[in-house]
Amino acid sequence: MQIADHFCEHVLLKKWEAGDRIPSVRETAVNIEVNPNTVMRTFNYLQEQGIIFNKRGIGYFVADDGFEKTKALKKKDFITQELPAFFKAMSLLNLSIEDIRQYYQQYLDNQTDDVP
Amino acid sequence: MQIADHFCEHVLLKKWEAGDRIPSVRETAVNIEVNPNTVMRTFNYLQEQGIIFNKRGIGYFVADDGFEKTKALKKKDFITQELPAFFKAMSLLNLSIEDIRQYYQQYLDNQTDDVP
DNA sequence: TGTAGTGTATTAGTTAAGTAGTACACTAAA
DNA sequence: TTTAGTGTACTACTTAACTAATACACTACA
Repeated sequence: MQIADHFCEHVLLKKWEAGDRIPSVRETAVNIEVNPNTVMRTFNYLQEQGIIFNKRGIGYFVADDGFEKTKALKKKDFITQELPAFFKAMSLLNLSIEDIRQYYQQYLDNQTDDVP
Repeated sequence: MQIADHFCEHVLLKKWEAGDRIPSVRETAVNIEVNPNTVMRTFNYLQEQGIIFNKRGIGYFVADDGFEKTKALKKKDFITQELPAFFKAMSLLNLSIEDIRQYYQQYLDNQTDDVP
């Protein structure tokens, strides 16, 4: 799932676009220092989600609607999983949306600093 | 860690206050259907964090400053771990703080519905 | 046609986490 | 003193996930 997240991020950031060939199973396995079998499982998952597709003997490619599929998948997860947990933590710590806004501003400031 | 979270939640919601005796290792193990060894590891962690303390042969108790310790621990984790990941997800999905505010309002509305 | 790079599949080994069972020392209370 | 409930410690077993190694089928291209 962490590997899948990393790939989804590439798609959402448009580092990979529709039709692009993504690194092979073996290549990815070496890059992220993980077993090819593990990569295969990730690719299968992404293929089931319709984000990538496969040409046997050639490689995996980003689907035409890969961006939309990825965004929909991530948004669903964000709304149903992350948000409720986040709001619960906020409530336990007595933090308001206004507090979050301030943290967010700091976060944005730091991001721009890092990219000179 | 999930077990520890559950206990921290009890402390933060004031279901357990300073000096209260918390359920025993064996009792907790039965309740959450887990092995006593696993509970022990959790209790050790919470004791290291100064949230609970131990009287041999009697049980575990919430420390005097257990509430503050728990809040500090959770807040640190929230700021350093959860927030950055949350903001990153927001950015990938093109969500603004204003969007989050609206989701939060919906969340609050649902919460009050559940407690009639 | 041959070769190198692809996906795919299988089997065996490793590791971390949890389970299961038991035993022992301490404490409070009958 | 006895007993029941507590924390603590230890060893063996199970399981899920991943690793390791290998083999095979497919495709493009020189």
